[in-house]
Amino acid sequence: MSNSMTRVASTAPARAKTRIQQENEARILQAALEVFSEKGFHGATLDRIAGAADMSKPNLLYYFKSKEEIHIALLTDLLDIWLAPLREISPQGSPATEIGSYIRRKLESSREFPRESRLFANEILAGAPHIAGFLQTELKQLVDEKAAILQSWIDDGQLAPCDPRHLLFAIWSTTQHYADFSVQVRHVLGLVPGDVSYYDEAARMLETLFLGRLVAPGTEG
Amino acid sequence: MSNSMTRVASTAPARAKTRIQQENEARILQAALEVFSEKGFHGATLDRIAGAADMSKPNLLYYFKSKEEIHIALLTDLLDIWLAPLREISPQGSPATEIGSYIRRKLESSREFPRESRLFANEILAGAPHIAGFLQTELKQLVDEKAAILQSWIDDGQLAPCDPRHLLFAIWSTTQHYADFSVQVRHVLGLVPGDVSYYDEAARMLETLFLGRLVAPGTEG
DNA sequence: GTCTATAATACGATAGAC
DNA sequence: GTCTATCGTATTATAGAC
Repeated sequence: MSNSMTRVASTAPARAKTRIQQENEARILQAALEVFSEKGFHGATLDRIAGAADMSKPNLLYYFKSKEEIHIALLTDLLDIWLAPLREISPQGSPATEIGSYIRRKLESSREFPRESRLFANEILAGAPHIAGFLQTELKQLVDEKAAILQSWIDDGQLAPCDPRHLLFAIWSTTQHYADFSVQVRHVLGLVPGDVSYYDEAARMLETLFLGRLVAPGTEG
Repeated sequence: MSNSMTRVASTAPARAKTRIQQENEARILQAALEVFSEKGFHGATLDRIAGAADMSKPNLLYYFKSKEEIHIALLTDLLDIWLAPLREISPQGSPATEIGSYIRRKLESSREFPRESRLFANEILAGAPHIAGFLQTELKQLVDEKAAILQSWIDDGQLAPCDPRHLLFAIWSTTQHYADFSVQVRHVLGLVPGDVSYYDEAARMLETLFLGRLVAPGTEG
């Protein structure tokens, strides 16, 4: 899971990690994801993370030399999960199949990685101090690339005229909403805390919205 | 702006506030909104809020007896702003006009009150510790009421079959996204920090999405 | 009402034994 | 590698003069 090498100086030869190192780092990252995604960066404490990792605080700081370093490691790991569904959009397919499967992948990612989604949302809300570069370069570049595909479908008349990047924003916001605002969703629907049964209905809603037609034609006021 | 009376014990006779009191409380709430919405509850400090309010920290605590009390006062004020657009949905209108104007109101609210939107988002992300009751009662009740209107349009065949509450979720997420994730939106679009010119294009996108048809029929591949 | 000074504590990070 | 003990600082909140 961890592709983060932030602790290793780039010039030093990367010493292979022992099994214990790998296990402990993984345990710390798991615990930190839990706490950071629930409390935010400033609301999380090393004490709590260490407790969740069943480890002493100094021992935790033996593996990561600061709270921020753990946070950055998590964010770094996150970006691949975040980008993966978008990368798969192909110019070969039709708008209906490509957009449809993109929404399904993104919604599935929301269901499978709600903590990662909330960690990401917290970071953006805080002004994206650690991933501003990623947003401006990698993400922007990928969005531009995929937006060009959508634009070609618009030019073909297969897709309604719109700014393709805003279409992506709409897909991101609606799918991530079910992870980031799950508490609100559950309260409004009258569900108990752990219940995520709303995802099936969410999938139907988003398919109607993005691939079908919501308001019947010829019924304007 | 402030309808919060949390400082006044409910049994005590509500003493009228002097002009200075009103002004200072307003100045504190303004400053706190700025800081809380940017840093989150735990990231915000009384020092910074006091500084933004151009006031000493003890003086600030003369008006609000704790950091949490300021936060709750802001959230309380917020809820009216949040609910107002939803309240206006009327069973008299047509789906197209009612949904269309709801989206415009919600998007306008996002543009006009981005800090309030981020404060709300932070609260939900944190598990809604202060407004869980509101979500379960007032909001749920209003949603149920408006969902019934949408459902009647579905029964009439004016609106595509879907769960009306999820339709509301989609409207909330897409409109609030432009306030809550504005940093990401700007980075992806290549805009400078203060620029909110994307709202016009956002409005067009959402109109196409919710009132028009995105994918042309008969192009399934 | 407003201030300076400070109490009380929570927290990130380190020292040093084992 | 892991621990106990602790340092230094940031932060919430209060005391008490003016």
